[in-house]
Amino acid sequence: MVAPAKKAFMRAGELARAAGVSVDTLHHYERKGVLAAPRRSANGYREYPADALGRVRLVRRALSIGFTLDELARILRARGGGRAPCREVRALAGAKLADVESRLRELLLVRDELRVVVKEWDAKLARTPEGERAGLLDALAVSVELNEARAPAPVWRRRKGRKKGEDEEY
Amino acid sequence: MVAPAKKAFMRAGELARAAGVSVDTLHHYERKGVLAAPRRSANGYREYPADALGRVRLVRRALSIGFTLDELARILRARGGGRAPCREVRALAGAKLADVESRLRELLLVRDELRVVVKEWDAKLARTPEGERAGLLDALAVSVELNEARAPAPVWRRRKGRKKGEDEEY
DNA sequence: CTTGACTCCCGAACCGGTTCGGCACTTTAT
DNA sequence: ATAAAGTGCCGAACCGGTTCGGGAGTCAAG
Repeated sequence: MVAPAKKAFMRAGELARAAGVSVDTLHHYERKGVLAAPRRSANGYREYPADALGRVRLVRRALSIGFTLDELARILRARGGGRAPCREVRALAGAKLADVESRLRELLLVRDELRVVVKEWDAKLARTPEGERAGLLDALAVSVELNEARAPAPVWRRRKGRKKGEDEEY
Repeated sequence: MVAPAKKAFMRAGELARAAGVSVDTLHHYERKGVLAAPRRSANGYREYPADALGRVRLVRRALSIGFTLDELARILRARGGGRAPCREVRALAGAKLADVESRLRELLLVRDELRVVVKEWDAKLARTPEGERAGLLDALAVSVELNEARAPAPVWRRRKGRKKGEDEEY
């Protein structure tokens, strides 16, 4: 019954590829305390145990639902310490959910407003001679009158041009 | 017919209060080129013309629907220069809308997943003795198996604790 | 031996609107 | 006269996950 032990450990690049993450990110996770520092081979290379992949995926997953690396570190540390932080985790997740729903409401409002604005603009452009000013921005200024000065800070993360990472498709 | 001219100009704090913005922000807008530098009184204080309020509101509005200060500066500069950037503005708004809708879809997915997770967790907690570990995180790790390693970077702007600004209510 | 691919390390840059620090001056109130 | 607001200026900090720079060591293939 000798276990197959396909591959007892993996190196940084290997794990990174498997998890769909950069090596830099792995190091970062380790520094942040969400990924245990693996043993090192004689040359100093990291040798990740097989379950590290699961951990990285867990982290990615948690990040994607709104957890912070620091929060995660706190949780995982508590878990490692024998404590059962489940109730805390549940509360945290609840807060995250509320947060997401709040953001969602805001974003819906923005979308609706943006749609209206675009529609109005198109109508306006349709009856504006070529190269003439249609005063789109001014229309924006008008609509603000109606909505009063709410909208203190939009600030949902903006993404501009990526360098190499080909993260299109979605 | 002497125009009432309620108040031909306002100072920084005044305008800031009226627009629901900090004085710092006004300065910032000026530096960024989305708010014209007003004339100065003898002591060097800014004296904003009455229409500055409209401009600030316009900026806030544009920000809230996803425009960037830099984009806005570019547009307003063009407009001031006599050009009619309306077509560009329209295109930009279209891109913003697409962006918002994309973000919206992502966020909806996150919300749904988060809801499921929370629900599962509650069920799990219900049948787990007090203070015992329920393995919530592990459940998270499992569900990632199903979803495969998508979710490269969550990164919708996170907001933590505000200092003075009381922007709750919404 | 020389490429080229991996690896290590760690701090700095990035994004972008806002806030803060710190110091000097002016105006208004007490 | 003196304290309390208001204003000016401007660079740095903030948030947070990721990437980048860049110098050095390691290892297998040609």
